[in-house]
Amino acid sequence: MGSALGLNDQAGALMALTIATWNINSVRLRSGLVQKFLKEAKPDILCLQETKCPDDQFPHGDFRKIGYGHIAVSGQKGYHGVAVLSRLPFATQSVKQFAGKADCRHISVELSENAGSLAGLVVHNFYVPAGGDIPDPEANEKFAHKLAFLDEMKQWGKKDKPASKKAVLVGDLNVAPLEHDVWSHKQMIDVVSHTPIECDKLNAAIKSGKWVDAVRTLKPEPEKLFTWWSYRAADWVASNRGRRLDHIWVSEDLAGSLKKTEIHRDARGWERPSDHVPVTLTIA
DNA sequence: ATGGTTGTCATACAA
Repeated sequence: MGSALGLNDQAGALMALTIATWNINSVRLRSGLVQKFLKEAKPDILCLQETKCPDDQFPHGDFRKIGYGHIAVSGQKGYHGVAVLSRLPFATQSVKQFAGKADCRHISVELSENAGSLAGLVVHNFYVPAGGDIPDPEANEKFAHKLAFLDEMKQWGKKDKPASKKAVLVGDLNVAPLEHDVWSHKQMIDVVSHTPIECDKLNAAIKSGKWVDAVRTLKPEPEKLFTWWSYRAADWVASNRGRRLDHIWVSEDLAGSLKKTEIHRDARGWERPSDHVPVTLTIA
């Protein structure tokens, strides 16, 4: 056997798919860590955010040489940037603008016919604006931009119905929507990423798009789940003041196929780490 | 209440 695609039947139909999301905070600086993760976790698809890399400088070869031959990128100089690395071919790819800015914060791919039972699956990769420090849209235009972006995600879910077919939405959504998505609900209530208005808007986007929060379905509250720990902590392990900012949602028709999710916490302790860790979901 | 770190690109700015 030795299939590169994980669990396959004899006809080659895809029986299982593992998808991962990771805010890498510079793909060029951390290409080595991406390769380490790909070799260890072996996802079929990895969605990256904050690549901080113009498309003509993206290190395609680093990932092609270890089996990720299908790569879709939408990057810009210095800031933002998203990418999809895949062992499976794409039929199409596209990018969408949100909240009236040309920021590279979204890319989607559709799997080709070779993907067996998951042929046609659409993967949306998002990088929602962080929103600055002050949780007031009047005083802080970055927060206003974040709220507008979340509102537009809701409208998109309602109007374009991206989850009306087999689809997965992943990314750094920069909101920890549930009480147990932060180390202290009480101490985080006025901190950007966990304010009620952001949580409400993210939940409205899930609802209007008929998405299912796959990670929380498999690991329900009150278990605390974090995917990000600040660089500013003197000791991130000891303080453990994390937040769940990185998410994987699936369309309703995939909700019965959720098999396993993992938050790769160890990656936060790797050398020169990103402040986010990878999250994986397996559907079968 | 404050400052704490990191990456990019060159000096502050975003996170």
